[in-house]
Amino acid sequence: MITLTEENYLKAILSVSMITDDKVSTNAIAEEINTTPASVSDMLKKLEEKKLIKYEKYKGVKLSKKGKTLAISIIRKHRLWETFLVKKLKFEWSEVHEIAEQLEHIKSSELIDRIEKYLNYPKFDPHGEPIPSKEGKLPIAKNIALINLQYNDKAKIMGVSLDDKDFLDYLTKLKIGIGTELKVIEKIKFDLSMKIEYAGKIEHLSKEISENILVKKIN
Amino acid sequence: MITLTEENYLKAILSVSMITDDKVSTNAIAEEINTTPASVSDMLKKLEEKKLIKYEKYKGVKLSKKGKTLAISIIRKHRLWETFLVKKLKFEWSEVHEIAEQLEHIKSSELIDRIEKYLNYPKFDPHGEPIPSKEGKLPIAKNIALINLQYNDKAKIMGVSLDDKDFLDYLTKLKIGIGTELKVIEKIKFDLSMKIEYAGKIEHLSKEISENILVKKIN
DNA sequence: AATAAATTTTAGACAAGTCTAAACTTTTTT
DNA sequence: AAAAAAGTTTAGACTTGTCTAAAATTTATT
Repeated sequence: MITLTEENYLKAILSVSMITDDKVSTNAIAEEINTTPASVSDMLKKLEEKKLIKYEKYKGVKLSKKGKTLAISIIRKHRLWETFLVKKLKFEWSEVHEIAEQLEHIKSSELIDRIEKYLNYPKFDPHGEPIPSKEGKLPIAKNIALINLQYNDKAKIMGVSLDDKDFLDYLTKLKIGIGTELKVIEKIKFDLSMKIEYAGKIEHLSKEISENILVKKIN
Repeated sequence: MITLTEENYLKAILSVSMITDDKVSTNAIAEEINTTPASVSDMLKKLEEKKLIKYEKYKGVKLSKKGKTLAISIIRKHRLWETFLVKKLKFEWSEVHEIAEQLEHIKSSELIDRIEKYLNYPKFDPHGEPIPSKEGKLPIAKNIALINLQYNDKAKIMGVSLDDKDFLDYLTKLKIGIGTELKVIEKIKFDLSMKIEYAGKIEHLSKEISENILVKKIN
């Protein structure tokens, strides 16, 4: 039996390892789930015993095959539930994260497969993130962060990499969403902020914003 | 903050008090949720501190107003989720209980209100049990248990009072469901079993079955 | 290469929820 | 009304997950 807390740790480890693409540090996990490094150390021992991770003291941690499969299945549930909430229950994309955080722990693969069917097998969630298949394949979105674009680059917004209410509310306020096409008209080296033009207007985005917007270059 | 376990206790207390209609005993609660009387005693102290119940040692327990409201809101969630699973996701009525036991603890009144709207404000769940309103009114079904009918009585099945997979599977096998009309053709005093006629056939039902089928008399 | 700084782990404590065994109340039986 | 039975609570222990403070290890700096 795997507990809710253990599931959240697996998800956090997967999430951090997506960025670093390597072994994950205790501190990074602690930060991801807002707890202390000491608590993380304790939990890593338990996950190691359950063969869900590969862990060497002081050396960092990686998901085992079993752990990765599990973590991806939780991501799958999270993204399918978010899609359900937005598509069927008409929630705003900024409202669904918290609820999906709870729903992702419901134990029934039959249920989530039926939700998937009910939604007609969506490939992406409302934030543009890919939905893992039943078989556990997590498609890598080859989109890049907006912050990486150069002066005069044109791009189309494909998604966001941060599922935070304040962030999404701000994007909504700026009328920036999936599909929005934009052009970089200025990059400020000093604070890594940038000006973009879209829908006939110009906005100035901070580093914190632009590094969490995923785009695909267009011509 | 109320925990998942506390919610289950409140639900159990409400459930038992519906039958006895009075103060509930420690033993009865323990039986309802398959735990020991000692554990129940411990928990009752905590619920009393949180003002969710009225509890006097050795004298039994009643829900407080706050506790009852909460318990009913959990029943509401349970029944709406069951309805959703059957109506929208096409589960069988015998499959949904376990999943709804988990879904009923999802914390978001906005979510459950939207599910209710999405289902078009149903009044009864797939087992025929009434769905409490948002305001916390739990309609009392004035149906009676089949076991109470007399020889020659005619009735229509309105629901069941036991949400158990084996029980529901058996009813399904007998093709007994909500809406089925029947007539009592024999009552056996010795074991409280009865024979009924319905859909052109005759079946012999044990006490355990007939006391959990809810009916309304017809002519 | 030695020291300082950062990171990670351990030790010990705490809260929630559970259990068994023993003690205590209440109810039933004789 | 005393004794027995049934029901309930307490005491003490255990598990899970958390924390702070201290110790240990690794990494960075001089």
